[in-house]
Amino acid sequence: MGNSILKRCKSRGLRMTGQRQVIAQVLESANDHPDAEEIYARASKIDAAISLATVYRTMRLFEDVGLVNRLDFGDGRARYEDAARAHHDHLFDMETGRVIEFVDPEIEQLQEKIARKLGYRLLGHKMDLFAVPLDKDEDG
Amino acid sequence: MGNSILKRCKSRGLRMTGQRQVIAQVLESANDHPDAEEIYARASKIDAAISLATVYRTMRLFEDVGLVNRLDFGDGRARYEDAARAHHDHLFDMETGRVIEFVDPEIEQLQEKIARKLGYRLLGHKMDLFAVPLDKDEDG
DNA sequence: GTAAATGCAAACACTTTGCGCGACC
DNA sequence: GGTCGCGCAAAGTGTTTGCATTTAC
Repeated sequence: MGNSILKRCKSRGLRMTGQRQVIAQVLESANDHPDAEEIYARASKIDAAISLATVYRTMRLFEDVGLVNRLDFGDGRARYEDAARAHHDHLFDMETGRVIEFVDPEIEQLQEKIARKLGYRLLGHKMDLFAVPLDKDEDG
Repeated sequence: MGNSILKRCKSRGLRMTGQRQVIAQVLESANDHPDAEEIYARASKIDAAISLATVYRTMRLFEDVGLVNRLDFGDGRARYEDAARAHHDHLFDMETGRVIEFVDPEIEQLQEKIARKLGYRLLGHKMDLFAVPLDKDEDG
């Protein structure tokens, strides 16, 4: 792998402790959006001596240096994802509960424009669409 | 305005206690997005005997019956707004915590288009922008 | 060597809840 | 008058932090 979290850490001068390596590994091999407890559980399987406090401290560190994104789905706990993953928004299928990830450059541009018009510099955004599948007779 | 929170409560068969009336009044006269503590502070000015626990319980009740929307800007506390207010999106000022409401027809159209392209009919959406004032960090 | 990271447990901020009293219909 | 809501304080949950010890560089 060309640009591992490990490498990105070192290039930022972070001290690469065993715990951080383990957590980085957990994040890189995750295809989902684990919360701190889940990261702790997965990390513990690799190094049983790791502590939850270290997970939190490391996640904050990684977030501060832009290695991971913190996600907030409004359920009271933060979830994380490798920041190297492409940005995406979510469409919630209200019939099945399935989540579809998508990116739309036009939306991204418009958001920048809106923020600027209001006198702001856009740092991030969150957009969720709530929808149901089109009927067969409805046109796609 | 014809459709007060009070009326909407009664039409749902909710018991209209003094506290609930006070909280409803606070929410209706709010032009911002207060959190529980702030609602508690404003309600206390009208009825000093109100408790924070009742604010939380009432907000949950109002949310459950669709009278208010709970907003989550990821700063660890929930904010609320009267659900009867016209639809809008939010820009969260990350320096001051202030929330700016806006509507952009282009965004709304694009969202429809995106949903349709993915094979869905759009029912609703939620979009939050996170930004900092332009003149703080850069020049115009 | 030394500054920084860790584990532990206690502290924290926000929110929920058990209980006995008081209010609404 | 019975049920439901209330205030209080204590418990819960997710996250942060002070301190002594250990570790990376």
